[in-house]
Amino acid sequence: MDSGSGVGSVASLSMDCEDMFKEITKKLYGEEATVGVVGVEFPAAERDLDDDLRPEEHITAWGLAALMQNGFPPPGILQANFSPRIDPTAEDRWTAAEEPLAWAHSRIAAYNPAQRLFKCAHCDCVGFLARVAEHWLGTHSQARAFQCPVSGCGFASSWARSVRQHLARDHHSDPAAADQLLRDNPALDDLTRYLQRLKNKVESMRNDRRSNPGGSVDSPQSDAGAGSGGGAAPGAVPDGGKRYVCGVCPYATDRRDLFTRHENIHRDEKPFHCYLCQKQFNRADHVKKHFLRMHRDQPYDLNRIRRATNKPQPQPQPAQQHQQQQQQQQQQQQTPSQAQQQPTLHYYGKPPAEPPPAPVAATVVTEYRTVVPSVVKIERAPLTKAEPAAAASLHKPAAAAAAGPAAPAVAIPPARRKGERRYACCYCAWSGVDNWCLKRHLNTHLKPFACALCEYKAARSERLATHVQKVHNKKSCGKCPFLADDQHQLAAHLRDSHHVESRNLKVPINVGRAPGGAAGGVFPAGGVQLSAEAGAGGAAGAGGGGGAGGRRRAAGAARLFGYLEASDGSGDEYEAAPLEYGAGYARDKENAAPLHHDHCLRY
DNA sequence: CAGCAGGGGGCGA
DNA sequence: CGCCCCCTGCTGG
Repeated sequence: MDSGSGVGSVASLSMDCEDMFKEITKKLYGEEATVGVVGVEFPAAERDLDDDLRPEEHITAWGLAALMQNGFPPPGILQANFSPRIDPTAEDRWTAAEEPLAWAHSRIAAYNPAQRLFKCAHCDCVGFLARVAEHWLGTHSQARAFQCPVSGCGFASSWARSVRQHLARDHHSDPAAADQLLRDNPALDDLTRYLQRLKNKVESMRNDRRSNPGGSVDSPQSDAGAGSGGGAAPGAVPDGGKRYVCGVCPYATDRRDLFTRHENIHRDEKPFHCYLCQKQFNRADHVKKHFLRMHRDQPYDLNRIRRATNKPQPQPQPAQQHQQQQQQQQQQQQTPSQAQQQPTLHYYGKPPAEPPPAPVAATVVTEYRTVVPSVVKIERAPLTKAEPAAAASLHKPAAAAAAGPAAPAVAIPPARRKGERRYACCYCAWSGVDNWCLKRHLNTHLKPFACALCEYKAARSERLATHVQKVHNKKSCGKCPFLADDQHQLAAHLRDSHHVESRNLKVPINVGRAPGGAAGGVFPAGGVQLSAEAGAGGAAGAGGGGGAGGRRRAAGAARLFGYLEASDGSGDEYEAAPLEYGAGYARDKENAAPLHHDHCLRY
């Protein structure tokens, strides 16, 4: 952030804009509404995506559009004298995605890598990603994507700000509650992801062009929208020795196939589906796992899991008609009040339930191991080992009756299969279905989450966080061990240390286990504050065993939290926490109960 | 607290 | 490509 420069000009700009917005606000919301130009809080996405804004850029697309629509000369980045950060070596051209955003029927905006700006596809409004996304959603979308969260209130608007003001004005709501509007809004998130993919693609091609000036590079227009494309990873720069680095998240790998697979998670495509319940997946093996969990009494056919997205369907349906049908189905499932509140946007959330699929025609089997039709791939049963009676007796019958003959082709609670592998606790008679259950159960004995400020120990991190908040009245940072005295201090810490607006974060649930103090807050137990930079690269090094092995398993989607690890007898407690900064590849597996207790049984 | 389902990563065939 | 592992969120007892 270089917000320290140009304070004077910003102030004058702010004054001008403030006057303009007062006028606009009167028109839009009446006298009492207040809309700020400077210091406006933005949704999570924009902070994350472009947190290096110059002061004059702190005007939203909403503001820009409003100014223009009300006849005010647009300040800042829309003015002719606005000087964007131009990289003279880059091509100064606008590139749009090849494919429009499906539900929006629009390409939303084009991206210029030289200026690092987006230009609205409909009105030439220029700005940063999140601002253009917000602008498009509010100005060019018919979707009233932002709804009043108050139960029974049907207010909705294309503008989050409008709903926020409505909350404050009509419900006297806490502004913090309104933050939820911009956070986790599916429409805005989708737009953001779409534009981010475009940006990544264009930047990637630009890098390719630079690194291979003579080489032939596909036209950005040709595949910018598709996400994965030929060539290297977004950025294509080594990151910690990894050849492929994701431009959207911290993921990096040396294997191209893994990277390609990873790229898919940043798209919305789900090319596979369960042919019985129609649930969609982005990976074939996930379909299989789902199938063997949910429809284990039905034969699994690998050849039927790929969705025919682009091919003609047996009963082709115009997309629009299909959408209308989906909408109708959704509305039928809603209560009248819900239907009233529902905005016109109807593309998000879980897909509406498909009608129950017809039972598999060919064969109905009661034991999937026993029938092997020629074209149907039958899965082997899980590894069969002796099931101890003691462990089995601990569990409920688990709807064993559900394993009855000719189970319908819908999701049913799977019966526990005889001979399934069990994971037994060494401290009690408990046994669980998988290693993770065992690991989690062991935490109930070991209580590995210890408070840094007292002797309290908890089996779960969120309970420790609750304890810290209630007993010690501290709020813990989700990105480092910092403990703040109050919300404001936490917000200041997040802003200063992590360049993140606190409103972008969910309430952190961790208590950092490493140490040090800063900014009036608390870093428990004396030591050094882990810097964001240190965390970014040093996740593996901390834990005693993790560093030596060098194998860091960046697991899960959102492991943001490090915590104090109590003694489990392994002897490596009080090491620095393996914290990572950023989008959540933080906690490693050593943080909880050790996976392999010699005296715990796995059979 | 535990079961369950879904999702993501590593790895080997 | 498929298997295994790990993790998270949800849900129910």
